[in-house]
Amino acid sequence: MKEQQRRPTLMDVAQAAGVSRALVSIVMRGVPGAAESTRQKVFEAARELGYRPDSRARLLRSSRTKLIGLSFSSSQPFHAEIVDAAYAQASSRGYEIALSAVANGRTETRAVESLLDFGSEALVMISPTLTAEELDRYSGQVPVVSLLRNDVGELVDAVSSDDIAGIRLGVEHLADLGHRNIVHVDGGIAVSAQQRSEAFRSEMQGRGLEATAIPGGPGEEDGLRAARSLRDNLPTAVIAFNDRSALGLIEGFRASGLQIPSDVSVLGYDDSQLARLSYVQLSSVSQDAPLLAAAAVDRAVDRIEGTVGPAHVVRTPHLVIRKTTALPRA
Amino acid sequence: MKEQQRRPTLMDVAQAAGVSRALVSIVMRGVPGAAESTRQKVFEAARELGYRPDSRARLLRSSRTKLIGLSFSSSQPFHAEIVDAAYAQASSRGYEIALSAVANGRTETRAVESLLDFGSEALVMISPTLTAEELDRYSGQVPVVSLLRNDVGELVDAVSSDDIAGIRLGVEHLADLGHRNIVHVDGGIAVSAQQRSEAFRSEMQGRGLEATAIPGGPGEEDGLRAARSLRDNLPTAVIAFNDRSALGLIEGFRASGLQIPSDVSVLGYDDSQLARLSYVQLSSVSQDAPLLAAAAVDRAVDRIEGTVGPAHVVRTPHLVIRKTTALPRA
DNA sequence: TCATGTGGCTAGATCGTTCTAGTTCATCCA
DNA sequence: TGGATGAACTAGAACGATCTAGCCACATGA
Repeated sequence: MKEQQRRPTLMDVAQAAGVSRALVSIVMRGVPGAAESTRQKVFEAARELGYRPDSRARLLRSSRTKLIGLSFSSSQPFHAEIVDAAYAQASSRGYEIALSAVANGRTETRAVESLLDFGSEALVMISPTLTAEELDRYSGQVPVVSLLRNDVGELVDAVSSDDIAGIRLGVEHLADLGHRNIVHVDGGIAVSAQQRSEAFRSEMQGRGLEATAIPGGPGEEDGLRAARSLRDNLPTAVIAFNDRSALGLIEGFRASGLQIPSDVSVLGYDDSQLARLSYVQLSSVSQDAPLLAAAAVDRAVDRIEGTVGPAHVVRTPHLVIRKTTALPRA
Repeated sequence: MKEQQRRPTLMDVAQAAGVSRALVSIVMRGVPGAAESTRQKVFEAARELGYRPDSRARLLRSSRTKLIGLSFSSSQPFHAEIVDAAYAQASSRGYEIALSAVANGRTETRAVESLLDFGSEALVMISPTLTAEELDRYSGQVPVVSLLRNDVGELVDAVSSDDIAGIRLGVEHLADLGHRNIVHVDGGIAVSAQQRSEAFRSEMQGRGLEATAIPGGPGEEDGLRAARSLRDNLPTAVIAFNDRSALGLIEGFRASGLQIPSDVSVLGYDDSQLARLSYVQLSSVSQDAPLLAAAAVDRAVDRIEGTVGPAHVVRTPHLVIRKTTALPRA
């Protein structure tokens, strides 16, 4: 078993290069204050020893961590795309992302505390489920950005997509195709579910159509159940709470021998990877999650660095029409 | 905008409680050495001030971080289940998990370095793609556990599932049902793909059956493509590299008007959430990922704490028979 | 010639903890 | 009685970085 050697420190590098610790620090941070020749010498010594700065010590002293905490839910594949985008944006602005998952038996509070313990200078939370008050409390410590949810207090940043506009786009699309009997399968207790549900109601009523919403949820099984309950009283189109639910709906309809979209049109929400699969080709409302993620990271960085106060940014979603929506059955 | 107040330190608590810093430290860590009455006093003061220990300082001093670094791939929903299980196991052994994703434009090396920077005392890597040499190099710094891949050096721990046994179970199951014309859709360049492919070949040959493997990959689209290429020369059963590929296969077959399993049996691998969806009901080889994850975390902790050397742990997978495998068509 | 700057470098304090080595004081036992 | 024991507590040095202040040598300008 190879010996676990002690990690080299600034001191070791300094000795090897024959300079002071402080100078090594200057070189490693790339700030002015060292001659080019010694810079090389120090780099050489550091490389040789395999030196890596100890971020704990560094951060303890400088109080800057250049770290943005990101909480996500491990059970939402959709969040993975956001994580990807956040990494990219953070790194382009010179920050690192500290990840923490909300999982089975691991609450959001726990995830956030762990991010704070790592020294995150700001928090980006994907679809946070904490109350507005709790979020406010954290925002007393570091800037907090709520992603994909905007009913949060004034102290908290919010980067979200306009659910009302999204649902309107969906209803509009289906109505334009000629659908009159449209049902919404809601998201149950999921974040944003209520907003979408209400948006649906008001948009339908605004068009003089009957707004029927039935209970659903954020998963495939929820969609499946909803499809079963719709079997006997089939609408011509369904707007799902999200893509996963939409997939369940489609499967449920198929199981009853129905064709999509000739018998029923199905519209998803999120435009996730799932929707784009070539055998799914789900029409969906796109929130442009990667863009939102980048915007959230941007806000976090701006809050950390600048003097800007919190703000609520709302982007308008757009429709991606694929193959699960079409003219209603004759 | 609420003022970002300075975080209270041990010193503040000590002053408030009228004792020394060291004693507060003793109380906060819950170690013996303080009278019950002062313990209460200190707790009270800490609560009042909203004190939270600064983990950076704490860890800097104690050199223990109680942190296990976990690298995963954000594009593999399957990994999410492992993350969940790892969190649970780590926390039950008194450790925290530091997460780092391998994503688009973020290499595994980058992910690992970031984990080391956080001070991880061990690394658990899910299906690592680094070479055995690179893994060895890291294992000079901290214990490294490779999860779901076992062709790594002696210096690195490996917790994996027996691919040969897994494929054998699959072939056995199908052969027992009466299938003779079985095709394997491989995983392309994915980790473990080659092992499974070879296991398939040898198992089929051992039974005097022809071993046909065709190129695939780890995603739905790969399965879909494979299904198309099989259309004209349909086997009675297909063993996919994983569940996602199996799903693609099923969709591809369905698109050609074939029924699963009456026309073709399809067997997945991983027994992921997907497989369990009620409208999928995919028969699959289960690696029992959560169990493996727990085992990996256990090994990491044992390596950190004890004097055990690295070992390769191999578990035998088992078959989960659902509704996509059945007797061959007559 | 002498003050003034400036680039290159260093010593030592500092961040918020934990750890080591005590000190103090009451109790116990021969 | 007096030494040993132990519980409760503390001072001060670490941990590995960054930051502040200042030193030194040399160039510059009046």
